Amino acid sequence: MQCLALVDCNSFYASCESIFNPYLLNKPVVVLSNNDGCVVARSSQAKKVGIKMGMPFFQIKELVKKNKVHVYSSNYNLYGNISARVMSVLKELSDDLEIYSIDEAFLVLNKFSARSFYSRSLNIKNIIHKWIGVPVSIGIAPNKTLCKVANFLAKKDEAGSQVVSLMNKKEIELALKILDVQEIWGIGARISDFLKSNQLYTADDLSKKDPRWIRQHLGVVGERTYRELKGEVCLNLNSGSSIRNQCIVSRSFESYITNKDDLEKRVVSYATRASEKIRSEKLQVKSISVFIRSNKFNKNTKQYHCIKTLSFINPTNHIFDIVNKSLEALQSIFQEGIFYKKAGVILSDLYLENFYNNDLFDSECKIRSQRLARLNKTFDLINSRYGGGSISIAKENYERLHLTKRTNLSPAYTSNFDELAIAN
DNA sequence: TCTGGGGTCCTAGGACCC
DNA sequence: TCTGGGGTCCTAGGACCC
Repeated sequence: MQCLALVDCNSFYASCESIFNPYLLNKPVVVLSNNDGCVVARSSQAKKVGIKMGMPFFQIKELVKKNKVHVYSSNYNLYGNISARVMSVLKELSDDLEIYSIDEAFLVLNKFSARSFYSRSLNIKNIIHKWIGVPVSIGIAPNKTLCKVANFLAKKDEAGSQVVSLMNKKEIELALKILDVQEIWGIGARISDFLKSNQLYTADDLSKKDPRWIRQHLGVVGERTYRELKGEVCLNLNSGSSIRNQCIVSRSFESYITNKDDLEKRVVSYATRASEKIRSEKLQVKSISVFIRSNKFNKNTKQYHCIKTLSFINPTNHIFDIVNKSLEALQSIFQEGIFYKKAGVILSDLYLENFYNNDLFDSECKIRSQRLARLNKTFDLINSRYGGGSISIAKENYERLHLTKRTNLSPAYTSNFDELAIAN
């Protein structure tokens, strides 16, 4: 039987903030999303005072004040850096791994007896804490879904080791009995409501249901979850190297935009950033979507949400191609009289560079492409050496992504020489 | 006054083909 | 007058995840 371990960093963003500011340890800490909009991470002390995930910041201001909660704007540069450190250590300590998200990885633990899975995981947990300063929880099980169950239980075990193993039938059965259906990985709000309306309250209830009923009401995705709860392996480990399917750059605006010119600046900025991202991964795009939308929370204004997709004949990653196509898409969906609150650029249908041949009927194509590639390279080089936005497309007017509100941003401890932490 | 951003996978339905 | 059935491919939208 295969043995997987899911390593999940506890309150990751909040933990990252405390690494360089140990004063925050054991204090209530929250980290906010872009524009300081809502809560995206909470230390366990912040959870205890009643702050929920995803709550808008303006709704918890009282709680924050009353409980002296430390509030941080998100510092993605820092979190990305710490994540890379954690993942590189995990890579050394496992036989294989899948980096599942910024703060989670599935590890393959072979070559050891069942009894040693637990002690090996405990060792991993201690090393990550000692070397990097991030506390983690580990769930051990024969497949991904059960690893998630084990990890859920490990997270609850705050006073204990925070390592839980579900490698035998009895352990699994016990765990499923106490797990609410809505805590199952892959079961969201909609489906859990549906399950409860059918008198299925725990993972154990679900796992005892007729498979045909599951297939009919929950589809193939639900069936996989169901089978994994019963111990089968349906979800394979994805240990990397495969290219991503899409690249999104989108932002909510700090205030409403009604003017087309202002909206164009934003779209140019997002398209620029998206093109930089795919170039850095040596990818090219064939299909571009632009979406714009009004504020979905404000029912008093006219609601509008529209997305337009356009394609290139041949894939490209040149900034001008991507920016111009995005503007063309925006042009076709822009409507006057809307209070726009968010826009985004989505690049899909991605290929590795040089996957496509040049256009047979366009003899200039290759020369143009090579010229533009040099231009893009220079563009990227200038921005990487002198900072993002040092050079940008004139239309953008150097708006970039800088207009987001980040009132309580911590220093760039790991990426700016002038902001290194100082030990006194 | 103030409500994130970036992903994945699946399905239904339309367009088109023979 | 009477107009089928079986495919494929693509896209938009839904549900979920962190």
